[in-house]
Amino acid sequence: MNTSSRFVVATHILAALAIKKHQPMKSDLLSWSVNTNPVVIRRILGMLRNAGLVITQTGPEGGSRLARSAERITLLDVYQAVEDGSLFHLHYRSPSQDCPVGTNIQHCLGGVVSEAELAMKKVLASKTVADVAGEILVRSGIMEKISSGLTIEKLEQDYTFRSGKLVKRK
Amino acid sequence: MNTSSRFVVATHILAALAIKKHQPMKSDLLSWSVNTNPVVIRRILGMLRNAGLVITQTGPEGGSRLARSAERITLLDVYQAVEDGSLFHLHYRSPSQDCPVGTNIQHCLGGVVSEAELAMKKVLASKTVADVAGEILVRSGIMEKISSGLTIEKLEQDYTFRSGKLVKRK
DNA sequence: AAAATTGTAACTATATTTGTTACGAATAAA
DNA sequence: TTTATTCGTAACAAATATAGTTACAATTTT
Repeated sequence: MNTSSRFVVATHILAALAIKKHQPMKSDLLSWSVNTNPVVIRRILGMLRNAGLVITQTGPEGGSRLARSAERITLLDVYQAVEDGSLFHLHYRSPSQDCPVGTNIQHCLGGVVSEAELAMKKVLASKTVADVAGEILVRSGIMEKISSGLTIEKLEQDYTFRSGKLVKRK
Repeated sequence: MNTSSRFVVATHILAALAIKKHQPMKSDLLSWSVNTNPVVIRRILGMLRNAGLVITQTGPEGGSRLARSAERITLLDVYQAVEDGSLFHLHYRSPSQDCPVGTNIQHCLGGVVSEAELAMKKVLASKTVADVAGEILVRSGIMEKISSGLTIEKLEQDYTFRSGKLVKRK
């Protein structure tokens, strides 16, 4: 039992878009970062787009960017955009309706099972893409390169990521 | 993303064993209640046996019974007996180590992801097989058939389940 | 010794996920 | 307007997991 890797990849994508801010990212560059095929990225971007989390443009200078600020995208939003159905499967075939256990087991388990799923989702809802992006910036040492008081916004005025490297803007 | 149906089926089995108490149940009867093949049941019973939750005997008058009281088997015990690995998959292939996002994303997500899984497990740990079996008995109306004050233990002195029906003992 | 029951291997069918190629559609820039 | 770039999506292959089924040896009671 486990999720697909889509949740982690989708968060990876959104964190990258958050760091890039308004510069659209191409599926090619994202696929390089995630280490997979661009079509896999575009598929997941499609789900994120359906959920209203990203905006995409085709053509040269095209790519995807966040549809709203990273502070207002929780990991639960991401989860629900790319994972469907409930966490727990019930019986494949309906259990016997002639047996007292078979008749009642699904109803009796329904409560705990949805409570468990809800508890999981609450944790995901407590963290945003901005939190993740921030941690990534800190961990990658970028924050240490700038003097205290300088915000990411200001950092972005002078620096940009190109092919995964932090480079000074021309 | 979802669990296998094993968790629900395993709980179904254990609730049935809890209601039967010391009378071993055959995989044939359980498979009738669950509405599947006996081998599917025996496979799951094998996992529950490995986890020390049930005891099985071959031969005539054989079958499976709980290894300890239903009050001391939580749904988390059941979950861990039949589901393996973590709830969330990480990337299939390691993300790029040349990209700041790829380098840090897994570590940054590790915290929330295990916190989310833990929250889910805590809910499962809060309910026992005895709770589920009790709810089944109440919902199936068996409790209403006996006068107040009579315990399940006493009920079992006079009644037994045969082929899913509550019948008076001879 | 006979009968009943389990344990497990082996196989099939089905579904899901990921990766890949291919190509039409959309769009920006020359 | 043409060209080059980028996306969207269909189509398919490969890998994996799950559930169902048959078959049969091993175990155990009578």
